[in-house]
Amino acid sequence: MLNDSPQLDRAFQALADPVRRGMLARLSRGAASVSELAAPLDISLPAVMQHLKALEQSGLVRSEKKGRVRTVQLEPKALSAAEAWIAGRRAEWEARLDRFEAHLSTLKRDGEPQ
Amino acid sequence: MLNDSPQLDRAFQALADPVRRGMLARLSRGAASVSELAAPLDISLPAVMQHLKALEQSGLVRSEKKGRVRTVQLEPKALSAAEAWIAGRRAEWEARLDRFEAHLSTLKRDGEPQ
DNA sequence: GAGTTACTTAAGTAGCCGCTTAAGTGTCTT
DNA sequence: AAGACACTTAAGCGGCTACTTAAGTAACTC
Repeated sequence: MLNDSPQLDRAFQALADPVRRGMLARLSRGAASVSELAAPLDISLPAVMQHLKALEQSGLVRSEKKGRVRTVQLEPKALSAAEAWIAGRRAEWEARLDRFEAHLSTLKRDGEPQ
Repeated sequence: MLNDSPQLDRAFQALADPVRRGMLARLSRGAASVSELAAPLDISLPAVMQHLKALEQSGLVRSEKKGRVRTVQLEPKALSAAEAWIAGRRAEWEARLDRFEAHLSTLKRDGEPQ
Protein backbone atom coordinates (compact mmCIF):
# COMPACT_ATOMS: atom_id res chain seq x y z
CA MET A 1 0.00 0.00 0.00
CA LEU A 2 1.46 3.29 -1.19
CA ASN A 3 0.56 6.40 0.82
CA ASP A 4 2.94 8.68 -0.99
CA SER A 5 1.07 8.87 -4.24
CA PRO A 6 0.47 12.28 -5.85
CA GLN A 7 -2.31 10.63 -7.81
CA LEU A 8 -4.19 9.68 -4.62
CA ASP A 9 -3.45 13.14 -3.22
CA ARG A 10 -5.14 14.68 -6.21
CA ALA A 11 -8.06 12.27 -6.18
CA PHE A 12 -8.92 12.84 -2.52
CA GLN A 13 -8.26 16.56 -2.89
CA ALA A 14 -10.70 16.60 -5.79
CA LEU A 15 -13.27 14.70 -3.73
CA ALA A 16 -12.91 17.16 -0.84
CA ASP A 17 -14.96 19.88 -2.52
CA PRO A 18 -18.78 19.73 -2.55
CA VAL A 19 -18.95 21.45 -5.94
CA ARG A 20 -16.70 18.78 -7.45
CA ARG A 21 -18.58 15.98 -5.70
CA GLY A 22 -21.73 17.45 -7.20
CA MET A 23 -20.16 17.36 -10.64
CA LEU A 24 -19.12 13.75 -10.12
CA ALA A 25 -22.63 12.86 -8.97
CA ARG A 26 -24.05 14.44 -12.11
CA LEU A 27 -21.50 12.57 -14.24
CA SER A 28 -22.33 9.25 -12.59
CA ARG A 29 -25.73 9.61 -14.29
CA GLY A 30 -24.05 10.05 -17.66
CA ALA A 31 -21.59 12.18 -19.61
CA ALA A 32 -22.18 15.93 -19.76
CA SER A 33 -20.90 19.07 -21.47
CA VAL A 34 -19.16 21.82 -19.52
CA SER A 35 -22.24 24.04 -19.65
CA GLU A 36 -24.48 21.22 -18.48
CA LEU A 37 -22.17 20.75 -15.52
CA ALA A 38 -22.17 24.48 -14.87
CA ALA A 39 -25.94 24.98 -15.18
CA PRO A 40 -26.97 24.04 -11.61
CA LEU A 41 -24.00 25.87 -10.08
CA ASP A 42 -23.95 29.44 -8.81
CA ILE A 43 -20.38 30.13 -9.93
CA SER A 44 -18.77 31.55 -13.05
CA LEU A 45 -17.81 29.36 -15.98
CA PRO A 46 -14.09 29.87 -15.38
CA ALA A 47 -14.60 28.59 -11.84
CA VAL A 48 -16.25 25.48 -13.28
CA MET A 49 -13.30 25.06 -15.65
CA GLN A 50 -10.95 25.13 -12.70
CA HIS A 51 -12.93 22.45 -10.88
CA LEU A 52 -12.96 20.43 -14.07
CA LYS A 53 -9.19 20.78 -14.34
CA ALA A 54 -8.81 19.48 -10.79
CA LEU A 55 -11.03 16.52 -11.62
CA GLU A 56 -9.12 15.72 -14.82
CA GLN A 57 -5.73 15.99 -13.15
CA SER A 58 -6.92 13.63 -10.45
CA GLY A 59 -7.87 11.13 -13.15
CA LEU A 60 -11.45 10.94 -11.81
CA VAL A 61 -12.76 12.34 -15.06
CA ARG A 62 -11.84 12.41 -18.73
CA SER A 63 -13.00 14.88 -21.37
CA GLU A 64 -12.91 15.33 -25.10
CA LYS A 65 -13.69 18.31 -27.27
CA LYS A 66 -15.73 17.98 -30.42
CA GLY A 67 -16.50 21.17 -32.28
CA ARG A 68 -17.08 23.77 -29.61
CA VAL A 69 -18.46 21.35 -27.02
CA ARG A 70 -16.33 19.57 -24.44
CA THR A 71 -17.90 16.38 -23.17
CA VAL A 72 -16.91 15.08 -19.74
CA GLN A 73 -17.06 11.48 -18.53
CA LEU A 74 -16.51 9.67 -15.26
CA GLU A 75 -13.36 7.54 -15.06
CA PRO A 76 -14.27 4.67 -12.73
CA LYS A 77 -10.69 3.42 -12.42
CA ALA A 78 -9.50 6.41 -10.41
CA LEU A 79 -12.66 6.21 -8.35
CA SER A 80 -11.80 2.58 -7.58
CA ALA A 81 -8.23 3.44 -6.62
CA ALA A 82 -9.41 5.92 -3.98
CA GLU A 83 -12.08 3.54 -2.76
CA ALA A 84 -9.57 0.70 -2.56
CA TRP A 85 -7.13 2.68 -0.44
CA ILE A 86 -9.82 3.35 2.16
CA ALA A 87 -11.15 -0.21 2.01
CA GLY A 88 -7.65 -1.55 2.56
CA ARG A 89 -7.09 0.45 5.73
CA ARG A 90 -10.51 -0.43 7.06
CA ALA A 91 -9.99 -4.11 6.30
CA GLU A 92 -6.66 -4.11 8.12
CA TRP A 93 -8.21 -2.45 11.16
CA GLU A 94 -11.16 -4.82 11.22
CA ALA A 95 -9.00 -7.90 10.80
CA ARG A 96 -7.00 -6.71 13.79
CA LEU A 97 -10.18 -6.23 15.80
CA ASP A 98 -11.34 -9.72 14.84
CA ARG A 99 -8.05 -11.27 15.95
CA PHE A 100 -8.33 -9.36 19.22
CA GLU A 101 -11.86 -10.59 19.83
CA ALA A 102 -10.90 -14.14 18.95
CA HIS A 103 -8.11 -13.83 21.47
CA LEU A 104 -10.55 -12.58 24.10
CA SER A 105 -12.88 -15.50 23.58
CA THR A 106 -9.93 -17.89 23.79
CA LEU A 107 -9.08 -16.44 27.18
CA LYS A 108 -12.70 -16.76 28.24
CA ARG A 109 -12.80 -20.42 27.17
CA ASP A 110 -9.42 -21.56 28.50
CA GLY A 111 -8.91 -19.21 31.42
CA GLU A 112 -5.96 -16.83 31.52
CA PRO A 113 -2.78 -18.84 30.80
CA GLN A 114 0.00 -18.67 33.51
CA MET B 1 -26.85 10.94 -1.65
CA LEU B 2 -25.66 14.17 -0.01
CA ASN B 3 -22.77 15.98 -1.70
CA ASP B 4 -23.00 19.07 0.47
CA SER B 5 -21.65 17.53 3.65
CA PRO B 6 -18.93 19.35 5.59
CA GLN B 7 -18.15 16.03 7.23
CA LEU B 8 -17.31 14.43 3.87
CA ASP B 9 -15.38 17.57 2.91
CA ARG B 10 -13.22 17.16 5.97
CA ALA B 11 -12.79 13.41 5.54
CA PHE B 12 -11.61 13.64 1.93
CA GLN B 13 -9.53 16.72 2.75
CA ALA B 14 -7.87 14.73 5.51
CA LEU B 15 -7.25 11.82 3.13
CA ALA B 16 -5.67 14.15 0.56
CA ASP B 17 -2.39 14.48 2.44
CA PRO B 18 0.27 11.73 2.27
CA VAL B 19 1.41 12.44 5.83
CA ARG B 20 -2.12 11.92 7.13
CA ARG B 21 -2.64 8.83 4.98
CA GLY B 22 0.60 7.52 6.49
CA MET B 23 -0.74 8.16 9.95
CA LEU B 24 -3.97 6.36 9.09
CA ALA B 25 -2.02 3.44 7.66
CA ARG B 26 -0.05 3.22 10.90
CA LEU B 27 -3.26 3.40 12.92
CA SER B 28 -4.89 0.65 10.88
CA ARG B 29 -2.29 -1.64 12.43
CA GLY B 30 -3.34 -0.57 15.91
CA ALA B 31 -3.70 2.44 18.21
CA ALA B 32 -0.68 4.67 18.75
CA SER B 33 0.50 7.60 20.84
CA VAL B 34 1.23 10.99 19.32
CA SER B 35 4.98 10.43 19.54
CA GLU B 36 4.68 7.01 17.95
CA LEU B 37 2.82 8.61 15.07
CA ALA B 38 5.45 11.35 14.85
CA ALA B 39 8.49 9.06 15.02
CA PRO B 40 8.73 8.11 11.31
CA LEU B 41 7.94 11.66 10.16
CA ASP B 42 10.41 14.40 9.31
CA ILE B 43 8.30 17.22 10.67
CA SER B 44 7.99 19.00 14.01
CA LEU B 45 5.66 17.72 16.73
CA PRO B 46 3.34 20.75 16.39
CA ALA B 47 2.97 19.88 12.71
CA VAL B 48 1.96 16.35 13.70
CA MET B 49 -0.56 17.81 16.16
CA GLN B 50 -2.10 19.84 13.36
CA HIS B 51 -2.43 16.77 11.15
CA LEU B 52 -3.97 14.94 14.08
CA LYS B 53 -6.44 17.76 14.58
CA ALA B 54 -7.46 17.52 10.91
CA LEU B 55 -7.94 13.77 11.30
CA GLU B 56 -10.03 14.16 14.46
CA GLN B 57 -12.20 16.89 13.00
CA SER B 58 -12.86 14.70 9.99
CA GLY B 59 -14.01 11.95 12.34
CA LEU B 60 -11.52 9.48 10.83
CA VAL B 61 -9.75 9.21 14.15
CA ARG B 62 -10.52 9.46 17.84
CA SER B 63 -8.09 10.12 20.67
CA GLU B 64 -8.01 10.05 24.43
CA LYS B 65 -5.46 11.37 26.87
CA LYS B 66 -4.39 9.33 29.86
CA GLY B 67 -1.70 10.84 32.03
CA ARG B 68 0.61 12.62 29.65
CA VAL B 69 0.07 10.26 26.73
CA ARG B 70 -2.58 10.76 24.09
CA THR B 71 -3.61 7.55 22.39
CA VAL B 72 -5.07 7.73 18.90
CA GLN B 73 -7.41 5.21 17.26
CA LEU B 74 -8.91 4.69 13.85
CA GLU B 75 -12.66 5.37 13.57
CA PRO B 76 -13.88 2.97 10.89
CA LYS B 77 -17.33 4.60 10.60
CA ALA B 78 -16.01 7.78 8.99
CA LEU B 79 -13.77 5.68 6.77
CA SER B 80 -16.87 3.77 5.65
CA ALA B 81 -18.79 6.97 4.97
CA ALA B 82 -16.12 8.21 2.57
CA GLU B 83 -15.79 4.79 0.96
CA ALA B 84 -19.56 4.54 0.56
CA TRP B 85 -19.85 7.87 -1.22
CA ILE B 86 -17.34 6.78 -3.83
CA ALA B 87 -18.84 3.32 -4.15
CA GLY B 88 -22.26 4.87 -4.69
CA ARG B 89 -21.14 7.02 -7.59
CA ARG B 90 -19.23 4.18 -9.16
CA ALA B 91 -22.20 1.83 -8.80
CA GLU B 92 -24.50 4.35 -10.46
CA TRP B 93 -22.09 4.79 -13.35
CA GLU B 94 -21.63 1.08 -13.80
CA ALA B 95 -25.34 0.35 -13.63
CA ARG B 96 -25.80 2.91 -16.38
CA LEU B 97 -23.10 1.25 -18.47
CA ASP B 98 -24.75 -2.13 -17.96
CA ARG B 99 -28.13 -0.82 -19.08
CA PHE B 100 -26.46 0.70 -22.11
CA GLU B 101 -24.78 -2.56 -23.03
CA ALA B 102 -27.99 -4.48 -22.48
CA HIS B 103 -29.65 -2.05 -24.83
CA LEU B 104 -26.92 -2.56 -27.43
CA SER B 105 -27.33 -6.33 -27.33
CA THR B 106 -31.11 -5.90 -27.66
CA LEU B 107 -30.52 -3.91 -30.83
CA LYS B 108 -28.16 -6.58 -32.11
CA ARG B 109 -30.73 -9.34 -31.47
CA ASP B 110 -33.85 -7.56 -32.70
CA GLY B 111 -32.44 -5.23 -35.30
CA GLU B 112 -32.79 -1.45 -34.95
CA PRO B 113 -36.48 -0.66 -34.36
CA GLN B 114 -38.03 1.88 -36.80
C1' DG C 1 11.63 19.57 44.15
C1' DA C 2 14.31 19.24 40.01
C1' DG C 3 14.59 17.30 35.76
C1' DT C 4 12.56 14.75 31.86
C1' DT C 5 8.88 13.52 29.04
C1' DA C 6 4.81 14.11 26.22
C1' DC C 7 2.36 16.87 24.48
C1' DT C 8 0.07 21.77 23.72
C1' DT C 9 -0.51 26.73 22.55
C1' DA C 10 0.79 30.72 20.15
C1' DA C 11 2.45 33.39 16.56
C1' DG C 12 4.30 34.05 12.14
C1' DT C 13 5.03 32.90 7.10
C1' DA C 14 5.14 31.13 2.38
C1' DG C 15 2.36 29.00 -0.89
C1' DC C 16 -1.86 27.04 -2.61
C1' DC C 17 -7.25 27.32 -3.57
C1' DG C 18 -11.43 28.96 -5.22
C1' DC C 19 -13.31 32.70 -6.83
C1' DT C 20 -13.87 36.81 -9.64
C1' DT C 21 -13.84 39.97 -14.01
C1' DA C 22 -12.04 40.94 -18.48
C1' DA C 23 -10.57 39.60 -22.66
C1' DG C 24 -9.68 36.12 -25.81
C1' DT C 25 -10.30 31.76 -29.44
C1' DG C 26 -12.37 28.70 -32.31
C1' DT C 27 -17.20 26.84 -34.14
C1' DC C 28 -21.66 26.98 -35.62
C1' DT C 29 -25.80 29.75 -37.49
C1' DT C 30 -27.95 33.07 -40.41
C1' DA D 1 -19.57 38.33 -43.12
C1' DA D 2 -21.77 39.06 -38.63
C1' DG D 3 -23.31 37.43 -34.54
C1' DA D 4 -24.06 33.96 -31.13
C1' DC D 5 -22.19 30.14 -28.54
C1' DA D 6 -19.19 27.24 -25.85
C1' DC D 7 -15.60 27.39 -23.88
C1' DT D 8 -10.62 29.15 -22.61
C1' DT D 9 -6.82 32.13 -20.86
C1' DA D 10 -5.07 35.61 -17.95
C1' DA D 11 -4.63 38.28 -13.95
C1' DG D 12 -5.65 39.42 -9.39
C1' DC D 13 -7.29 38.70 -4.61
C1' DG D 14 -8.75 37.05 0.03
C1' DG D 15 -8.73 33.01 2.82
C1' DC D 16 -6.97 28.69 4.11
C1' DT D 17 -2.89 25.05 4.75
C1' DA D 18 1.19 23.19 6.22
C1' DC D 19 4.73 24.18 8.10
C1' DT D 20 8.15 26.63 11.45
C1' DT D 21 10.23 28.29 16.19
C1' DA D 22 9.47 29.63 20.85
C1' DA D 23 7.32 29.18 24.95
C1' DG D 24 4.13 26.91 27.76
C1' DT D 25 1.72 22.97 30.92
C1' DA D 26 0.94 18.88 33.17
C1' DA D 27 2.54 14.10 34.52
C1' DC D 28 5.97 11.07 35.61
C1' DT D 29 10.87 9.84 37.58
C1' DC D 30 14.55 10.27 40.63
